[in-house]
Formats: sequence, structure tokens, C-alpha cells
Amino acid sequence: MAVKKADRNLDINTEAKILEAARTIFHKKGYAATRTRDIAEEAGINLALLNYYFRSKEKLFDIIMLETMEGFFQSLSVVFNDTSTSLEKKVEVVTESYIDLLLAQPDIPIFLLNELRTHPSEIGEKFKMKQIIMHSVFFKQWQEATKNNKNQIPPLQFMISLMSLIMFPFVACPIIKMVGDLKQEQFNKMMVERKKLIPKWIKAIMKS
Amino acid sequence: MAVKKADRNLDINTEAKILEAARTIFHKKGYAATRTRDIAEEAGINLALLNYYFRSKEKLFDIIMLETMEGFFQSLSVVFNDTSTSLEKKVEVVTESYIDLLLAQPDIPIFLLNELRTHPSEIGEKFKMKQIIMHSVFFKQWQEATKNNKNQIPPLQFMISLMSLIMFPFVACPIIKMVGDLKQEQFNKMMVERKKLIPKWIKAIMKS
DNA sequence: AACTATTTTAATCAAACGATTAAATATTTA
DNA sequence: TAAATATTTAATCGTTTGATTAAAATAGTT
Repeated sequence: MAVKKADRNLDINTEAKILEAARTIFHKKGYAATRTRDIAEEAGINLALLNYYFRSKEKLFDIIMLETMEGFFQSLSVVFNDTSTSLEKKVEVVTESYIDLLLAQPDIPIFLLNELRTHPSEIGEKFKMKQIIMHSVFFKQWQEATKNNKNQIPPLQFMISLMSLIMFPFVACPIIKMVGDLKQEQFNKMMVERKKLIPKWIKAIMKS
Repeated sequence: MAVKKADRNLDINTEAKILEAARTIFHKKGYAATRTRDIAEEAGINLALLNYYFRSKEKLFDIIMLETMEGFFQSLSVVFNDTSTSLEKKVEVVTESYIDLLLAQPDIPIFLLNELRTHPSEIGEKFKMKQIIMHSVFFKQWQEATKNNKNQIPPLQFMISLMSLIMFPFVACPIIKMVGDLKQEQFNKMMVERKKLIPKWIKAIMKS
């Protein structure tokens, strides 16, 4: 009896196990291609248990979706509103921290983008992304830094480009590996290289 | 009777109608979220007819997938191997033609990327993308142009960045619209702006 | 130990979905 | 025109899938 109790405590909360399995499968396959039975199997539990804890596939998905978006935009918010760092430093920090994040969890961008495309975004509206990004310290610094350029680059255009350079390679990973005939390890090495390249390029763009 | 025949000729080939409907729905929802009944309804035909013409959902999908990839990479191949234009001109042409393509069919990049992620790529291997891109005139010109730089940018890194700047905004369209509080029309206007911005930025990067 | 509440399972339901069949209609060919 | 072929439909089959139910196992409490 005592042993059994110890065993139970070892393999975490059942709820947590289900959530972890759901995260894995949803991130990998997306909502539509995911079967609740897959999640149950991955979690090592019965299918009925999943519905007992989370009522429905959609409710479970909403939790994962919300949690994923939060995790993804939080880092951005923190870095962008640091009043103690320069614009250039922010670019370096954002680039480095996001590439690290994506190396650890490469499925997240395409998961988010693909689900936001299909699911008309009830979820997305919960985030005050507009507030977080458009009124950030980063944005004010950018406008300050480029106000003397003849052709000032619109802040949103700049923002989009920075995020493109950081995130797109992970979204396009399968194609890049095909075109460049790379294995996962070589691909990752390239992404690490980009931590240095992207800030350089951004500086070059700002001076233009 | 003559009238009926005329009617029939008007509404194209039934096969073509089904293909067009399949293209629309698959591009919009992806394979897993698409129901064959949706395609039949969109095409204005019976469900059985779809299977009569194309045997199965998967066979129909493969046709659309192949056709979509071909269309998407062909333009690239043509521009990249034009021996009569300069490197800078090629960047301009690629940027402009691809942004035009994506303004007309904005769903294509995320459709392709998402399907390539799930479906282990039997399809992808049919394309000799490596040949097309890595041995293109464009690549040789790039290496020539940057060979005197202290830190030569690896061609594949450059290629990735160019494609990122062009394509990612369309993939991230829903988020960008949320962050910038934009309507579709305003978003499109921004993309048109980028036709001029991206070649400028690329030049700035090349000089660095 | 006895009782209650919680957790887990096996079995099953009902709807959704891809696919098939057999028959009807239209078109082409002889 | 008659026979043969191609096109289209209504009805339905068999699986898959999300969800439920009722009962068993376990944990917690007195």
C-alpha cells in the first residue's frame, strides 16, 4: 500500500500528465489532426479520463492555446519594455532569446500561426498585444533613432521584419532542410549563427 | 436538349470544378480540417462524384499539393536563373513578383508549410529544389558580389532572410492585423510598401 | 473497519466522415 | 434509332472520433 502511494506521487498529477501530452500532440499536429485518443495514449491514461478532467477536446485545446500564446509573447513584452537598455541591445537580446526559445520548441510558431488562421480568433483578442508592442519602450526608441533618416522606416514595418528574420526559418524548416540538404543538427547550427547575423543586418538597415 | 447542352458547356468541366473547389478549401483549412463534403458543396456537386473522379480525399489532395508547390517555386526558378539581369535587379523582381503573388493568394505559404510539417514529405522530394536554388545564377552572383566582404554572408543564410522578409508577413497576417489594429486593406497597403523597402534593406545588408 | 468522496477504467453511444453501390440520366458511337 | 459508354445521383455502409455511463478501484475520514 505504501509503495503504491509512493508510485502515485512519483508520476505527477494525472491532470498535469494530460496537459503535457496535449501540449506535445497539439503543437506537433494542430487541432484538427489531433485525436483525443492520441493524447490519452501519450499521457498513458484512459480516454474517458481526459473528458473527466477537461470536459472536451476544445476546452483542453483552449487551455494549451492560451498558455502557449502567453509564453510566447511574455518574453517579448519584458525585453521590449526594459528602460535600461539601448535599442541595439534590445535587438540583440530579442534575437538571442527568441532563437533559443525556438531551438527548444520549434513547433510553436507554425502551431500558433496555423491555429490563428483557422480558429477565428476569440482567443487572440484576450491579449493586449497592441498595447504591449505598439506602446513599448522599444517602439519609442526606434522612432527616436530613425527620426533623422530621410525615409523613416515605419515602426510596424521594422517590427515585422525583425520578427520575420528570427521566426520564419523555423516555420520553413522542412523546406530549408530540403533545399540546403541539411540534417537537423546543421539546421540548428545555422540558426545559432543567425543570433549574430541578424543584429548586424538590423544595424545596417537602420543606417540606410 | 440544345439548351441543356449549352448549359453544360457553360459550367466548365465537372472535374475542373471539383479541382477548383478542392484548391480553395484545402488552401484555406488544410488537409485535416477539410471535409470532402465541404469540397463537394463548394463545387456544387454530389459527394460520390468527388470519389468517382479522384478515388479518395488523399489522391485529390496530392494533386492540389503538387500543383501548388509547382506554381510556387516555378516563378522563383525563372527569376533566379535569368542570366541577363544583375543581382540587385533580381532581388527587386523576386520581391515584387512574390508579393504580388501572395497578395492574390495569401493562404499559400502557410498551407504549404503546415502540410509539409505534418505529411512526411513524399511530395517534397519530387522537386529538385536543391538544384533549382543552390545552383542558380542568383547564387553565383551573390557569391561573386560578396567575396570581398570581410565577413561573407553564407548564401543560404542570405536566401533564407530574403524569403523571410517577403513571405513571413503573409504567414503572420492575423497577428499583424491584431497588433497593428489593421483591416485587410491596410495590411495589403503595407505589403505593397514592402516591395520598395525590402530591396533597399537587402542593399544595405550587402554593403555591410 | 466502515463509510464517503475521488479517481480510473471498460464498454458503449451517437454523430461525423470517407467511401461504395446500384440505379438513373445523359452523351457518344455504330 | 439502338446499343454502349460516360456522367451524376440517392442511399447507405463501415470506421473513426468525441463523448458518456455505470461500475470498479483507490484514497481519505471518522
